Amino acid sequence: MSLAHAIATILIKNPRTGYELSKEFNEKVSYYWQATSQQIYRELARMEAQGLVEVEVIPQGGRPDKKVYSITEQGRKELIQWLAQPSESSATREELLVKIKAGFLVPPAILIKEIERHRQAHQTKLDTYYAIERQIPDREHLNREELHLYLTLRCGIAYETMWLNWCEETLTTLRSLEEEDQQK
Amino acid sequence: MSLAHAIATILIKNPRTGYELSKEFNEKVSYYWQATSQQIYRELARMEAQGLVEVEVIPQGGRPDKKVYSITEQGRKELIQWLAQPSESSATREELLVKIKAGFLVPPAILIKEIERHRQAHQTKLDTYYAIERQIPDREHLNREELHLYLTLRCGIAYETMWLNWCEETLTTLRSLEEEDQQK
DNA sequence: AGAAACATGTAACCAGTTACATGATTAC
DNA sequence: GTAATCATGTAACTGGTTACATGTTTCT
Repeated sequence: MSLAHAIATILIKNPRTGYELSKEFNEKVSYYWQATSQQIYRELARMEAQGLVEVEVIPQGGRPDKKVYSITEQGRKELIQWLAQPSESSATREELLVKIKAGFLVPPAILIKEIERHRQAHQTKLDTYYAIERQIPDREHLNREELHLYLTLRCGIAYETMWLNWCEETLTTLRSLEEEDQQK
Repeated sequence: MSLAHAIATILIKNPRTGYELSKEFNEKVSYYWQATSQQIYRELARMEAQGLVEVEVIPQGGRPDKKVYSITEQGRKELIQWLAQPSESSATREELLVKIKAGFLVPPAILIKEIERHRQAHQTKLDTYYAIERQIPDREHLNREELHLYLTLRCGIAYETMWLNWCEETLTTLRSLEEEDQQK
């Protein structure tokens, strides 16, 4: 259900094509949600069938017709109603941690390499998020919409920072383990 | 694929029934992976078909037969081989953040209530994790298996702490927003 | 007496992933 | 000329969720 709501949070500001939504997901939503264009096209078709969005078809020479979706009054009401309902934390599933748990079966070096790769990936994401944060002109005087977007960015920053710290801590532990092994 | 590996990390230590695996998931794996018993039963059947696990059927009076699964040599090799292969960070999908983003459509009080609920849930989880940590006798001298389990617990602690901090930060922002609204 | 724990399974459904298909325009 | 961007879609598959089904033993 949440994919539909994530789409609605974008459409409520501006009409968009599936293709544009897909790009906007990658840019502004990816800290906490991601969807492939295929998922988005499918979801938009469903939402249209339910009367949550409506579509304007714009013919284009050569290319497939543009289908510009906008939210309906019903879609808007549904979104606002959903906001007031309690929701659970999403389930996390981290492949890396499955490897950590089983990691005692192999020499520490194997995990160390893998964790270093992850640390690098988290560092890169964090750098990107900080760059976005720096581009916000006057952080003390955002309008409500901008402020809410900023709160999600802060969560992305917190999330990547946590991973970086955990990677550092874990690398330290595994490296000292490696040294002990070599002394024997 | 990862569910099979998560199951394998348990079976590699001790044979287990699907039912027991399900309980152990809730107790020791839930910081980073969760699975319903239905998923586990289905996955075990698949793994057996692939020769990764084997099963001993123990008849019980009245109740359904116990099916005790253990890992095969092939399953063990597959797990160790998988450990050395790079894997991506799992995708996160947080419903709460979808609500935060759309939250400018409703009065701050609605989100504040929801975030307080989440803060409470994260606090409870964190308390549980700290309690587990305190029960570890000699943290400086764990064997490798125990150490690796502990590293995953540390990740659970870091994750819940991050959420707590973000909830606090966000509540502060939204509350001052609420005060401004009331002054007008 | 009733709830919780024990123990497994089928079936339907929903959501996410991957592969394939088409074909024009624009930038290097 | 080649890659990237624009623009949408079908189809198959995999993994996660939920409902239903069965029936005993143990604890409160």
